[in-house]
Amino acid sequence: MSGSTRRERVERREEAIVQAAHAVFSELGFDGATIAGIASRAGVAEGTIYLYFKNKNALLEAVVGRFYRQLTDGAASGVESLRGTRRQLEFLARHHLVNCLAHWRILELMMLLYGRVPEYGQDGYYRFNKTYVAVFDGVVRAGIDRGELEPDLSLAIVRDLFYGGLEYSARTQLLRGPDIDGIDVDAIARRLVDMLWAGAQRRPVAAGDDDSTVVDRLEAVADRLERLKT
Amino acid sequence: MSGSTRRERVERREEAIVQAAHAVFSELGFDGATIAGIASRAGVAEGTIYLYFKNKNALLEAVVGRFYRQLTDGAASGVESLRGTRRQLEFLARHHLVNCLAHWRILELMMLLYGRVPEYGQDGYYRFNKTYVAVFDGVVRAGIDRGELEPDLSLAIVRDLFYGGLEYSARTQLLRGPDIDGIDVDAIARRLVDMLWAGAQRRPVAAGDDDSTVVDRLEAVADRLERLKT
Amino acid sequence: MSGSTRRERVERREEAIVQAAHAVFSELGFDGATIAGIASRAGVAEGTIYLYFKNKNALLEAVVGRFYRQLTDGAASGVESLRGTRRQLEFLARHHLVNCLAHWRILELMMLLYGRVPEYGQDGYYRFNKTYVAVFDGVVRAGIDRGELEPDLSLAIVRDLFYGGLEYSARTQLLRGPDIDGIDVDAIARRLVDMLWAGAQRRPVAAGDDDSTVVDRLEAVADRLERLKT
Amino acid sequence: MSGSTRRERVERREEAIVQAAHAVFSELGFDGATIAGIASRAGVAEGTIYLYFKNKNALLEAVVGRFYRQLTDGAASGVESLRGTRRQLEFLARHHLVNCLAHWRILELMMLLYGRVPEYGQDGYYRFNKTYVAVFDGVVRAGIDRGELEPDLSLAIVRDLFYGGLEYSARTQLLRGPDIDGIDVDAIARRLVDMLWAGAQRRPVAAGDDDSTVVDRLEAVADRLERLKT
DNA sequence: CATGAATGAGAGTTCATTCAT
DNA sequence: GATGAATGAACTCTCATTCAT
Repeated sequence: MSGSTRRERVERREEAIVQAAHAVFSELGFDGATIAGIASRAGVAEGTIYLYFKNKNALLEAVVGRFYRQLTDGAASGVESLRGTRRQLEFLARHHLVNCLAHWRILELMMLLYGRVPEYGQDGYYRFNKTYVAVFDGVVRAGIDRGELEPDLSLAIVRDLFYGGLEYSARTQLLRGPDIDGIDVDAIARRLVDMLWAGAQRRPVAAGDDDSTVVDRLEAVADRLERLKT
Repeated sequence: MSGSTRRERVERREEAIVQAAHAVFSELGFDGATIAGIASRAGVAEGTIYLYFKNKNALLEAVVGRFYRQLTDGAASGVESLRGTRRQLEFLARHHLVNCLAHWRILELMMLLYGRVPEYGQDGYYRFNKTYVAVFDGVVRAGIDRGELEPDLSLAIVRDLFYGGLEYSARTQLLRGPDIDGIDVDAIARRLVDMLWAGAQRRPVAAGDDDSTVVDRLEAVADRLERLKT
Repeated sequence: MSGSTRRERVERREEAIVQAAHAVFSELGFDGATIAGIASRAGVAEGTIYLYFKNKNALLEAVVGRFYRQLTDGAASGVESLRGTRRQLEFLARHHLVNCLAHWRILELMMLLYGRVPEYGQDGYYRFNKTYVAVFDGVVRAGIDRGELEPDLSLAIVRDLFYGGLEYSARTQLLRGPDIDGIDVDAIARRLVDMLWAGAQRRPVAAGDDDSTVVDRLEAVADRLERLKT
Repeated sequence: MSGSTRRERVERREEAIVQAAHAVFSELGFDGATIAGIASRAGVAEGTIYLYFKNKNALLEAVVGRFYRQLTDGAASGVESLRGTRRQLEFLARHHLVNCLAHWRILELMMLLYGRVPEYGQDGYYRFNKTYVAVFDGVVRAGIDRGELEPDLSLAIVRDLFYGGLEYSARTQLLRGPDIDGIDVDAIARRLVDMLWAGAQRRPVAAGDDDSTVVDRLEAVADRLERLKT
């Protein structure tokens, strides 16, 4: 039944190729990967790949695109199924961390795409990344609306800290060793969100809050005076 | 005079090669760079490079090592010249951000090293990164000691958020466009530290505690001012 | 009606393929042309071409054969409709020149055939070229018979000069630029025949001989005019 | 002694490569030739060829250029050593014919160059061909000056007939069979020049010369009348 | 009969590395 | 020490030809 029409066979083959490319790019990077390697992994001849993709760059584009789509879908559907800003953020953190650990090289390839496919660059990256990040943005905005988060929060900064923090953490783990399974993703995600939450949650406006600023200024004055002396 | 001994001539040549390699790797990436290109940029013959470095990978190792050393030196000396946890952190943020923007590709190469030089990996990365990050860790620990930061803060998490947030921000900027000069590094660094500070600072357990901290710090300033007089 | 029998449909398809091949070979040369390109131009699938022709070489053979047949037919029918050696030669010159300019690459392919299809070579070329050139030979022989041309003329040499001169002229024009339409084919053909005529015409052995030829020809014209009357 | 300096070794190697390329291009044509084949014939590695020539096209350019230079030199020095327009022309005819027979494919490649190397085309062909053909032009002009040849001769036409005739003759011979040695180059060259000479030599202006034109016109009238009838 | 997806050999080209000078 | 010419393995991509549908 399924898979017997020509159209379906073609689609399955294309998917097989992209999957193989994903795996090989992940292992060896873009330049390290070879079309021959991808082809043999996909179970097709070298030439066949060029029936589906114009060249190696186009294949990279397809791999990254597909990955981003899956990443975004996973994030969106997870968020939808959960209630509560905090729990949604923790899910997103886990989701991102898991994917970073499993597909680190693919995320790097996205950067490569920028320099390698001129007509890509801004457009391609932006399209994919914006839709992905929009899920996070939505959660944060909802948190602000519900009064859980500071209203004049800089979305850009929280986003940088959130995704950057997760990626840096993933990178450190990966560089430590290749046994991903031993990593306690849940704990990392929870603690990272904890700290971010502490910085981003709505603070009661108290009179004493401004003190630290005053002290900072005084310290700066002291610094300057010290330097004048020497 | 200077540079006339054989030893010095050799060292200058080696430095020229590493510098050239840094520049070319930065522009073209590791696989995009060619030994010929690096040699011509360094003003030496291709073969000469192999007198100083076993192969292309060793050259990469040297470039990354030198970069990390400079990065660490810059961070350490900057921190030393400043007082105040907050201001030290802001300096480190600026420093890291500036270097990310200027040498992004080199930071990527570090990851490459991991997969490309098997005997590198853990060892090399750890050695360099640990010393670099130690500067940050020192500042945070001092902050905790001074009671400015939450004592049971997870250093790993703050570090991930700090460096990860900066790098994610840098990446976004770089993907947006190649004109680095238009980026307001100061503002980004300050706001990022602001938010992190909010999440990491010592939280008032009781109303009175808050005041005592302020008083403590003010007294410290007074001390310093008094010392200036004498 | 026409074209509905199986036999006719097959023939039309074969003709379409050869026509497409002619066009593509003309534009891109033999090695530059692709079966895919020819197939799409002919409006058939790639595989279909192999139902009609054993391989690319056979297709080349067919194209050259068809071209030579058309060339020969055009020459023969043109000569038949004209009277007078000189005017026939001028027609042949124009005819050859026009076809050289329009189908230069195809003429080159004929040479290719020689090296590419071993069993072709002598046989194929000779068959086609002999029948084509036979038209010219006939005209020249008739001219000799009528006493207009030198009796012990070397047919081979005149032929070489005639066709060679035209082709060399065509090549020069083509190399000068691709705008064929601006070339004054008539003028070139006429002047080339003029010069050849000067070298090939019956040379007066004595003063009287010249006159008698003129008289002979005039009488022939008179005869024809008389016949028209009746 | 000779050949021991680096500079000389490089020059000998370049010459060896061009020679090998000439031979292989001659045998197999441009597309039929492979870099591997040329390299092995030249006794160098494939990569070495790319030290001397940017790519296959550049190699073709070098081969054609070198051939044309040799052709021109041979023509010029031969003409210089002979006296008498007729004998000079016969020499040029022999020279061209011999070279056509020995290097036919190379002459064809020149045409290829036109379509293949865009920045070549007119310029390259013209430069080479003009200098080559200038030798012939000089001989003819001298003949006119000496009163041996018709003063209002069209140089372009004589040239087309001369070179075209020789090339057509060569082509016919080559297509007949590959045993070049059996061809009586001298006889062909002499007879071809004979005929051209007859058409181009200065003719005594006689009253009867215009007769043939008159007859032509009468024949044309007869033609038209005949056609009206049918 | 017709299709067009699949094949895989083979091409041009690059470049890290070596080694005679 | 320094050079840079030489190497050749390896890569990407093309395309004539086949064959299951």
